[in-house]
Amino acid sequence: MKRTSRDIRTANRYEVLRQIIAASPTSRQELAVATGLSLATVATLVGELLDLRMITEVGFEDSAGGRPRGLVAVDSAGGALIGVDIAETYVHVELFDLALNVLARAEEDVRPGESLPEQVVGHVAAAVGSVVAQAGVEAARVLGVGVSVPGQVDRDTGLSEYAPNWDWHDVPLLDLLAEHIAYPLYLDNPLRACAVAELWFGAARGHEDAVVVNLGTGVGAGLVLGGGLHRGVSNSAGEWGHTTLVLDGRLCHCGNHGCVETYVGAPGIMLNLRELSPRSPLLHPGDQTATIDALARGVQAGDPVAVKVVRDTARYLGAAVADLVNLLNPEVVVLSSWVASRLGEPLVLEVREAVARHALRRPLAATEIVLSPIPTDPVCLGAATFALEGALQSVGQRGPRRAAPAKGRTAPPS
Amino acid sequence: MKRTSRDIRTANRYEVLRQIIAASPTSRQELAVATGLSLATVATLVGELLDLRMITEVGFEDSAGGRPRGLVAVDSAGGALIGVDIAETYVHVELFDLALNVLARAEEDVRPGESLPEQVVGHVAAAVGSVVAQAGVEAARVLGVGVSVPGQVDRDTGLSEYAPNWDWHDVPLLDLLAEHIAYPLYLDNPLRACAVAELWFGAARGHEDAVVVNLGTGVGAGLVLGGGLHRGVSNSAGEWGHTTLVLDGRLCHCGNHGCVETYVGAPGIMLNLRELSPRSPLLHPGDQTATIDALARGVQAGDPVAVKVVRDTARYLGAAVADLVNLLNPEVVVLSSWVASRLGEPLVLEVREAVARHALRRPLAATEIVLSPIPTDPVCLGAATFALEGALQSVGQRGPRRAAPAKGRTAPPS
DNA sequence: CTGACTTTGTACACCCCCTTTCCTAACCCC
DNA sequence: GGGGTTAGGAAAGGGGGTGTACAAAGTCAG
Repeated sequence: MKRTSRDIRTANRYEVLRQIIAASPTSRQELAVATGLSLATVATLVGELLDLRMITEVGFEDSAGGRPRGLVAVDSAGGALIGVDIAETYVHVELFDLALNVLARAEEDVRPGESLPEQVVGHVAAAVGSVVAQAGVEAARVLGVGVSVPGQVDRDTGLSEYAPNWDWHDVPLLDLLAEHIAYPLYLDNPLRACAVAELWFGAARGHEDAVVVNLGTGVGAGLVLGGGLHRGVSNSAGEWGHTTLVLDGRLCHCGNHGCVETYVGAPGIMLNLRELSPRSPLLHPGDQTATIDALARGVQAGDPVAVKVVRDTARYLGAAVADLVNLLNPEVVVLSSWVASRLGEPLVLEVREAVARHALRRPLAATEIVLSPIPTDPVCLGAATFALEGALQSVGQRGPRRAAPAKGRTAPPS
Repeated sequence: MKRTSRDIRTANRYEVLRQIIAASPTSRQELAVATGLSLATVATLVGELLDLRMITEVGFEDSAGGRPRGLVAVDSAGGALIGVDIAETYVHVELFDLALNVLARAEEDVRPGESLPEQVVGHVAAAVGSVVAQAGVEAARVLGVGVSVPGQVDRDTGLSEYAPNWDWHDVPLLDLLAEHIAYPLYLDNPLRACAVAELWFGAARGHEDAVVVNLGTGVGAGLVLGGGLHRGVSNSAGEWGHTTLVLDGRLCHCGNHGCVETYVGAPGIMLNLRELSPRSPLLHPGDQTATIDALARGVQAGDPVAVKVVRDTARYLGAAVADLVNLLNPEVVVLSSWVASRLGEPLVLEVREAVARHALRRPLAATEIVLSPIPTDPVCLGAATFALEGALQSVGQRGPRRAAPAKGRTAPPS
C-alpha cells in the first residue's frame, strides 16, 4: 500500500477526535500535549472538526493568569452513528451520538430457518428504522451505519464471503442493505469491530500493538499492530479461534481438531463443564448464555465445580493467549465479548496466571492482560466506529472541485 | 510512534534501492513503474543515491526512437557491508558489496565453554578483521556491520537481553564490540535478520504481509506486517517456536510443554526420527547437521523412514504454519534457515498439504508457501541489510545542525 | 481604571514530501 | 539538418506539520 502524507493527516484527525471523545471538555493545549502534535496543527484539526459540527466550543477554562483556554467538546447534537451487530440468533442495533453514547437500541431475533440473506436484511432494516424513530433524529444527521456480520467479509465490495452460521457464500450484503437503508454503509466482522472499539474507546487506546481476544460463541482475535487494525491480505486475519491448541484434540465445526475455539468458546466451556461434572446443575443444555451465567454465579458463590471449570478454561485460554504474547509481543491483551464480561475478573486472574506459566519472560513482562472496559455491546460500538471513521475519512477529499470555500473573514474592509 | 512525512521519504528510498539491486541495470522509467512513484520523485531519489555513491550511471538503453534511457546500477565499488551471524557453535561473518554479493567470508568456531561475552566478541572482531583484509576494502568504505545474536535483543541500547544458549543476561554486546570494531554497528536477532533479508531480496519482496519461518536448531518467525518488520513492544515478537502446538506435549528447554520448536526444530526432528525408528542409521546422535543431511539424502533416495519422518515433521509444521495463516492472513510464508534449505522441496510439498488440511479456506487461498530463494546464509545477509538500512537512514538528517540561513528579508525598512 | 504582564490562538512563513507541467536535451528517421 | 519522439531536469503547486509573530483576552498591581 502506498503511504502518502494525507494518511498522516487522517491519522492525526482520528487521534484528535479520539482524545476529545475521551476527555470531553478539553482544551487545544491539552490536546497538543496528549497527541504530541504542535499547537498549530491541533488548532487546524480542531477547526476542521468544528466546521464539520462534530465538536463545539463549550466555554472557557482558567489559565494561570492569562487568556482563558477555549474548551471544546463533542457535539452530541451534531450527528448520529448506527452500529449493527448481526449474530447467529439476533440482530442488535444501537444508535449513538457523536460521543458514542447509546441513544436508542433495537433487537430482533433471528429464528433458526429464518437465515436467508433477505430475511436478515429485513431484520436489520426494521431495527435501523426503529432506532432512528426512537431517537427522533432526522435522516440527514445519521452519518453512517456500520454493520458487523460474522465470518469473512470483503469490506470494499460489501460482500459477505462466508458466514459459518448460515452457510452464506458471497452474499452481496451491502447491496441488499442499501436497498432499504439510505445512509452510508460500512461492512466488517465482529472481530475487527471489537478491536476498533477497544482501539478508540477501550483498553487498546494509545497502544501501538494490542490483541483483542473475543470470547463468545465463536472465538477470534482482533489484531492492532503498528497503531492500526491489521487486516491481512484478504481481510481475514484474526482467526485465532481456529488455531490449533491441542493437536488431534476436540473436533471443531471448521473440520479440524483441537482448535482454540473448541476449548474456550461458550460451547467449549460447556463441554469443559460436562467433562468435569456431567450432571452439574450449572449445565443448561442448549442454552449457552444460561450456562455461562450459572458458572459466573457459581464462581461468585465459591462453588468448587464452577471454580474448577473456570480454572480449566483459563488454562486453555492462558496457553492460547501466551501464544499470542510470544508471537506478537503486544502491549496489552484485552478480553472482550460476552463470555469474558460475564465471567469477569475471576477469569482474568486465572488467565493471567496461566499465561505467566506459558509465555516467555520478556514478552510477558511487556504485556498487560485486562478485561474490556467497554460497558455496552462492543460489536455495535465498533461497527458504529467504522461509520465514524468513514465519515472522518471523507473529510479529506474536496467534494466539488471548487476552490477553497474561504469562509474566513477575508480582508475586513478597513 | 509518530509518523512524519520523512518516513515516507525513507520508505521510498528503501524501495528504490531495493528495486535497483533487484534489477540491476535499470532505468528511471522502470523504477517509476515498479515503485509506483512519479518520475520526478524517482529522479530525485536516484540523484540522492548517486550522490551517496551507492549507485552509478552505467550507460544507456535504446528507447523507441527517442532520447535513450540512462541506466543506473548498484556501485559495487561504492561501499561494503558486513553481516555477522553469531550462533551457538559458530560465528559466521560475510562481507558484501552494495549489490549484496558476498566478497569474503570468515567463520570462527565457538567451543562449548568459550561462551563468555568477551570471548565471543573476540571471535567476531577477528572474523570481521579477516573479511575486511580478505576483500581488501579500505576502512572508510565499510558502511556498517550488522550483528545478529540469538535471543532477545534491545537494538537501541545494543543490549543482548537474554541469549538462551549461553544464559547471557543483559550483556552490553554493542558496547563490547565497539571497543574492537570502528564501523557503525547494528544489533538484532536472527529471526528479524532473516525476515529483513526476505523482505529486501527474497520471497517477501513487494508483499505487505509475510511470515518468514525460521527452521534451524531454534525455531521462530519473522513477521512482516504492513510492509515492514513487526517488532512488538519490546522487540521480541516472532517467538513462534515457543508457541504451544501440543498441550502438555514434549518438554521444551524454555520450560514449557508442547512448543512448536520441540517438534520442528532440528533436535525435534531428530526426536521424530528416534521415535519412529530408534536405531535408524540416519540418526547421528549429537550431530544435528549430519542427521538432517542424512534425512535429506534419504528422502532423495526414497528411504521410507526418511520420507515418513519428513512427513511427520511436515504434519507438525503444517499445523503450526496454518495457525500463522489463520491468525495473520499473510500473502506468503517463507521457509528459511538451514533445516528448511536442506530438506528442500520435499518438505515444502508436504507442508503445503498439511497446511491445506488445517487452515481455513479463505486465508489459505490467499497464502503461498515457498522455500527461501536466498542462496547464502540469510542471517548474514539480513544482518548486512540492517547495516544498509542504517546507512540509508542517516541520509535524511542534515549533518551540521547550523541555524536557518535567515535569508528572508526581515522587515524591509520604510 | 489604566498599564504591565501572561497566556491563548490564529495567521503566516517555512520546510518536507510528492506530483504535474513545461521545457530542453538527445536520440531516430527521413 | 529538420521533424518526431522520448528522457530527464526545473519549477510550480498542493498536502502536511512546525515555529514565530501578533492580536485577543484575561490577571494583577498601582
